[in-house]
Amino acid sequence: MVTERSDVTQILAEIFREHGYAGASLSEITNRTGLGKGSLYHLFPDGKEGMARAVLFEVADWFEENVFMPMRAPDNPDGGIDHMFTEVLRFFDTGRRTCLMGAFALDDARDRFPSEIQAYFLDWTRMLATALRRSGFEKNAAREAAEEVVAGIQGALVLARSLGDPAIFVRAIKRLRKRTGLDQQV
Amino acid sequence: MVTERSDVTQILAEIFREHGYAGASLSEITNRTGLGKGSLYHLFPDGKEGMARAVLFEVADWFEENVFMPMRAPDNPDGGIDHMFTEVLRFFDTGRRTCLMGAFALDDARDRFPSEIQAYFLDWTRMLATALRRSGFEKNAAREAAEEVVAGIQGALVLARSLGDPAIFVRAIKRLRKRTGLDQQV
DNA sequence: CTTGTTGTGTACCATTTGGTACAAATTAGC
DNA sequence: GCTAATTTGTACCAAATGGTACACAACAAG
Repeated sequence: MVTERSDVTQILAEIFREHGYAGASLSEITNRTGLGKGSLYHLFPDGKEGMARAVLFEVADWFEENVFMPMRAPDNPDGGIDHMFTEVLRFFDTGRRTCLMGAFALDDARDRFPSEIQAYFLDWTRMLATALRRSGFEKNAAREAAEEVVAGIQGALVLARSLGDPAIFVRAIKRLRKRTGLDQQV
Repeated sequence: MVTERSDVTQILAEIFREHGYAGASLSEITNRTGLGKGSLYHLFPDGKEGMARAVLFEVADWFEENVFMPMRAPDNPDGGIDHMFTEVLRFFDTGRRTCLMGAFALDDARDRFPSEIQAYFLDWTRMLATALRRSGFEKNAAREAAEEVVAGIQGALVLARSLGDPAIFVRAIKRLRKRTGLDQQV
């Protein structure tokens, strides 16, 4: 059996990504996890909302560890930014996977987890902006470029999913990576 | 009373935008439209799916008329592109409104209306790409720029909604408008 | 082996879901 | 003003929703 909370969270993330919050039914959750309601409500006493919250937390945690932390290294900011693109590409399965935060942002879940969603995007843009500054960007240019990159990633995920063409995401990453290069910073 | 199908479709669009497909309940639909189920199922014999389909069709139609058609004008392609940005800014209520197609793409609805969603984004990128070509862009550069613009718009809408800051969308439009200028076409 | 705790499955719950039936109201056409 | 068609509200439906109760299993500690 699954039994481990982190394993369950992984599956839950996948389900929420596919169906959004409202569309993720408990019946599908019990099916895909193989867990009865008893175990499920033992692991997540707050029910569906608790499950979603756990998933959101896990995603935020993953980004903190794998993207933000490396980006904070005061020396070698370019390395941190490059690393971000690599990890993001991997995280979204080269464009095959959708963004949970983005899905929730356009869904019922927005009203349920506004602060979590906001924090995710705020952290991301801020981290990237400061890294860009340290990499030589002027203050406003850094802020704007960070916004462009994060939005570009989200949009490319939407487009890739809509057209069923992950290559769109790969192209976007390449483009945005170039965008953060020092040649266009002004 | 409302009675007019187009009025109802307008309200339905708003509801689907706010809650996604799965999250839009018939009870809210009857409340917001003020129509009983009788009238609703008379107007849309296929129920909720029919309502969503009508809304999708209406959106596609709006874009066809207000964005694509002006963009097809063989002379003055720059005007068509400029016009697109203006209309898009207006359509999304300066960043306060979310994109229905994007919301559906990240939702259950994706499996229900794959061709409609695909057609929307495919039409948009293709129209824009040919306009950009006529405006002087090289073939591949035009394709790539179109992809960047459409993705950028979608991403900016996600970001603006997540952070509750419509200005993000306005900045993105300004940025992308510049991106389609002849100065960067390569 | 006993005991107490931690998990787990099943049956059940009220509520809500999307959808239907149908009679009454409204609106035509004449 | 009468009839026939179109609209509309209400009551109803089975199914599914998220959630709870609770008995039982696993398992550790003593």
